[in-house]
Amino acid sequence: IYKMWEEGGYFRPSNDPNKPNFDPAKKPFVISIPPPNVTGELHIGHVMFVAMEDLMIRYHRMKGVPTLWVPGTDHAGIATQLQVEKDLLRTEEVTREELGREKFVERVWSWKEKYHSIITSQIRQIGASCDWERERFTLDEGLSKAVREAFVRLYEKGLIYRGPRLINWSPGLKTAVSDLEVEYSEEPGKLYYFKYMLSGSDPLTETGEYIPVATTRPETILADTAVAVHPEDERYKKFIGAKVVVPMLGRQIPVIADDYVTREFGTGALKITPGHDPNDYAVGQRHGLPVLSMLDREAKVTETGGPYAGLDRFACREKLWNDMKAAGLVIKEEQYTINVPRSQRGGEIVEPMISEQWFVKIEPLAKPALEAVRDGRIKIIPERFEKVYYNWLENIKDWCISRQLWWGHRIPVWYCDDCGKQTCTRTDPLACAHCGSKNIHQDPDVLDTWFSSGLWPFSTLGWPEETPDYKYFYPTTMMETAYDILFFWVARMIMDGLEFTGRVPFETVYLHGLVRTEEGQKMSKSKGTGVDPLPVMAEFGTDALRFTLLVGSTPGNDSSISLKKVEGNRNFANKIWNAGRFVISAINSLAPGSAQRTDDLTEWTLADSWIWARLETLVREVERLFQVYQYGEAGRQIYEFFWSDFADWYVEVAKLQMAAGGERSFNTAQTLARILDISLRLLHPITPFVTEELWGHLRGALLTSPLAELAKDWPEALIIASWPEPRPEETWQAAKVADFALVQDTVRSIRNLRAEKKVSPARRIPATIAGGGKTAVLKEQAGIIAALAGLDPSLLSILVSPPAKPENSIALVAGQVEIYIPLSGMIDLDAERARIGKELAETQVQIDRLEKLLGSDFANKAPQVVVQKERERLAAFKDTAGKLDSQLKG
RNA sequence: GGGCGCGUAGCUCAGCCGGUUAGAGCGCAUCACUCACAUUGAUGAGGUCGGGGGUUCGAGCCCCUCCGCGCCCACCA
Repeated sequence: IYKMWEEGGYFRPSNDPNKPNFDPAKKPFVISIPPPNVTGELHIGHVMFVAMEDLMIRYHRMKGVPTLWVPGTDHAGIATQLQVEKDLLRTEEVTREELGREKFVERVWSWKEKYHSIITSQIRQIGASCDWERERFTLDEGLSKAVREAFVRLYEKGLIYRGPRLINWSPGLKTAVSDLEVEYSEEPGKLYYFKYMLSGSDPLTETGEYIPVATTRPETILADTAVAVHPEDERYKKFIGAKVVVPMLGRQIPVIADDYVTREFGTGALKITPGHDPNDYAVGQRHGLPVLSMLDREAKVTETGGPYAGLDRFACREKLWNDMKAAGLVIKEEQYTINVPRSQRGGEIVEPMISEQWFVKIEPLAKPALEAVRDGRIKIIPERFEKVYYNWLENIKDWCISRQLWWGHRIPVWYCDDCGKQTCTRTDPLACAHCGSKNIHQDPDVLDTWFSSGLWPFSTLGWPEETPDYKYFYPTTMMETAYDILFFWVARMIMDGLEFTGRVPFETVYLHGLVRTEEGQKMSKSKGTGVDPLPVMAEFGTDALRFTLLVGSTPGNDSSISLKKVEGNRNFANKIWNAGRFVISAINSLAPGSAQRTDDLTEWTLADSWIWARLETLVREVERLFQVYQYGEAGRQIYEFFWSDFADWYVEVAKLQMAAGGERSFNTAQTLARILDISLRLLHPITPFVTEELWGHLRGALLTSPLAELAKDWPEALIIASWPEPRPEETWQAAKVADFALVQDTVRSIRNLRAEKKVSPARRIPATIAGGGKTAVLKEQAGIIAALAGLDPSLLSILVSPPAKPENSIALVAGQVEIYIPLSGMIDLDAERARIGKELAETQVQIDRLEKLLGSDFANKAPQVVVQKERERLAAFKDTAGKLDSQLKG
């Protein structure tokens, strides 16, 4: 099977027009998604991705659409670096700095190989495959080229700039992280109140004038460059323009007025630290304040901090505060809940710091990206995420793209040591483009993971080259991912796609929900709450896990994985297998060379017609649901059909029909085979393994049977078989379905009675059935009714209406028929009267309800189809009520 | 502070963007291993769809409001 996929260009674009997957005349289905990340840690959430995409791919594949599933990795990811650093530290006690870039990168590649083998085996087990050889080629050469091209283009358009900006600094990782990578958590903290003394005032005297200020991060006092008050604040108005003294440092800074200050909060006066707070930075820009930095790359105090230089940020906080206490500058401390910014990767507290970084001007990219979704060129499923998308893009800030790491695409900018200017080119420059000096050095930073990932839909297809792959497969069709990555990745791919290719990168974004643990927790590596799918697959089977994930979820909604559910779906897989075994044994039991295939309706029994009609309805429904991405509902309907209709009812009837032998058994085996075949095709995208295996056996059995004709055109494997064609409903179908439903109702009500009266299942009982208008149908089905309801066929009489009510019988009403079961010694007249009376009352409630409904405006205003349906139901209830009434009297 | 989602049977969730008497799985109760399947079959109990109001011939679904959860974004010292 894998070989067929590969030869069919299942995963990679195939440039060979002779290969079956490459049909220039057909619009291909392309899905864009990376497999699990390179750190090799896999949890069930990853299975969700791959299973959902595999479903989509298989479905289109079976429909004859050329398909392509482009795998990628987060090859340049910070996660990779962290993982490797962790391993290095553990095994060799070497730090990033000690190793140096070159050796470090080499080491990462060696880890990457190791992880790939894990990932590959894991992906294979859930029904996919990856061509890592080509992948690696693409990553090493093709993608790097694309990233370079993208950067240079933006640079040349003036959309990339370098500047001092306040960024989120991660002291542990020693790199900038983007706003999106920062998470805030509410934690207990303190609000520190202290005195900003007016210049010349003495804190230790009564007359010392000061401005009270509150802060949550006292250590940043060392980098304060102003104190701000509201311009209208009566308390502090008089100080505006005056100078105050920075505690312990003695620097003089101005008191300024700014609307930004909230008079009601804290003391109403605000210390301004442009170097360590984004809002203060903005205030500082407005007032032309200097920017001081009191922390270095490792979050240790710089020389700005004077006597505190060299201290860790938290140690500094403590010492400074104690010193201030001693100096009489402290007012009070207050318990206060603060929002602490923490790094998404690692969890340490992030410091806002001023730093030279590279940025992308985002607005020119964001506008077209907004338009693309607004005008419907890109559709997001479920729709509500479009609002989230708009909201984010409308308020987006420039994107910090530089990272101070080794592992990643390096920023292709060289600085001239002589003239100081920048050179940014598509190939590595040997000299400065401005002065020709050969004293140039490359920027040490690498690009944010998402810079390269954003190019992914086209960079993997060969862009910027106009390769055949790119021309044929781009734009892609479907982007399938979890909703939590909408901003990180999806939005950036859209922006990049429009910017670099002028086209949307994909037409549809399908967002699945997050898979949570049984307790509803988010699966997370750092919290250790991830559920390893491999043991689950080992215990219950991959199909069971896939079915659980795909059918147990609705687009964009989270779902909890529970082993109970997986177990239930394992049972379903088992049911498929066993039903299949039955069908195959039925085929094998046919006498060789007996009869010919027939399409003559009259040769079919009611059950044959019924199951066929039900199946055709199912095919139509599944197709409709797949079109609107309702995979879960489609799966549920297939489950329902296969278990309840096919296995519980049709197979039971088929046993009787097989026993009849001759033509009947021949036709029955044929129906069993055809229903099973199509069911397996419908199920294949969801549970590929059991269906593939079983279908192979089915095909083998058919080909060596008198029914060989049936499987003559089937391909060698289900994965390349065709998808069932939905057909319009035929006129005979509704009547057959209704007739069989009557048989089912009759059987059920007898079974019900037997259970209630505790009649042994082994005991064959007599019955008289008054069939009314349906007598002919029931007579024809007498054998089935008798067998399924445990009746004695020789004591079963089916009449239009019995000449007299049978004596000593329990009377049942099932739809249009009345059933009399003589059960001597088991009849309690009072109890029977009560039972029938209760049924009659329930029926009467329905009659009253419907009469009222039909007597209201409903009859005039509702669509006539709906009204007609209600009228028919009313008639049926009246019929039932009449029968119950006469039974009560009898 | 802004936005989004959820609340349906004891539990976990469907209910496909207004149309039968609201469904499934698990769990529970009773019965049955001659049967392709005990990873099974048969039968049954169980819900005033979070509360209130409104629109409509008709509301689990649409509108308003309240209550209880959860998530995302922004980050006022």
